[in-house]
Amino acid sequence: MRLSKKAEYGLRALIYAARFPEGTTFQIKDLAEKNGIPKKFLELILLELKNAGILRSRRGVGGGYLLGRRPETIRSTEILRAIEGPVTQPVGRREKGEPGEEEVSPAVSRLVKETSEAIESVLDRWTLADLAREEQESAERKRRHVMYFI
Amino acid sequence: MRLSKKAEYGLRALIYAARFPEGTTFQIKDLAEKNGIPKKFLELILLELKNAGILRSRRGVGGGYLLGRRPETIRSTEILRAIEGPVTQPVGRREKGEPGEEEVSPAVSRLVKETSEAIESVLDRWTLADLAREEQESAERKRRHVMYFI
DNA sequence: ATTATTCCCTATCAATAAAATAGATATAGT
DNA sequence: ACTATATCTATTTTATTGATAGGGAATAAT
Repeated sequence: MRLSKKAEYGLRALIYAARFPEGTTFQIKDLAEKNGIPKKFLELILLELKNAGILRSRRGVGGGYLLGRRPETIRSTEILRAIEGPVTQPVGRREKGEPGEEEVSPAVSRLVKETSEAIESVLDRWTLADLAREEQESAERKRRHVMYFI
Repeated sequence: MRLSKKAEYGLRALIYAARFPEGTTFQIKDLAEKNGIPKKFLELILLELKNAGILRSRRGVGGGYLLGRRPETIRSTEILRAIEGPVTQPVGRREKGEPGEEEVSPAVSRLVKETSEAIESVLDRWTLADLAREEQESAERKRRHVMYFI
């Protein structure tokens, strides 16, 4: 199990977004450059986040993106779902043809189900506000640590 | 997050293996046919499980595969690792070039770390013996349920 | 009105990984 | 010798991920 680049970029973008005072926008271009994320790729991601209601946007001069809601109300499950679709998937389910569905091992299904629940439980209790705080605190710890050595 | 076909086949194969009395072998061919798994693909999987010490094998007439250890001692983490490599992966880590390693968001790293721990914790407490028991009990429940309708 | 700036949309490409297949070799029992 | 089994290496096929391309459409400033 690993986080896709797309999801990673999306999370980082939102953490970045959370730093701006409510109501003020930021631009894709800056976000992409400052964080080393391919701009065109990032556009797609932000668009999806916007369509999911997590971001809002304004076009034209002085426009840009901003959070659509308070960061306390945005859980990482929701973010990841907006970017990648279902965060977890029951085993056997594979697209289209539902009927019958390849009756698979109940034991394996159960194992996957329990794992999925564990994942969602973690993701559900981390909000964007938590992530942004963690990011900031970690940056501060780093800064203090560096000061010992100068 | 979803289970790869390879991992699913591997788990099902081991659950199948666990049904045989200690010391007796089963053949790839039967396993593949009875469970609807592509035989050649299954060969690769069983070989990896063997190389990981989870299965043993005997070649030639009357040969086949058998469990390499008691199923109580085989955790699903170990199974999945044998089949797919690391079950979880820290974010940012992407193969080769270790030095520097693209310093990524500490908040995202932490989120991924907590999720990974949750996953491994579930996988760690399910042994092959548990899976085999679950499979059997589920089959029994199903049988009883069907009997109501005949 | 014109222009510059920004997001918006659709399509396509490239790289990688997953899934499956193929074919030849080694080993053991009869 | 013959057959049934696993073993090994390579190749093909298909799907997914990651990234790029090129305008289009809305908005604000002039």
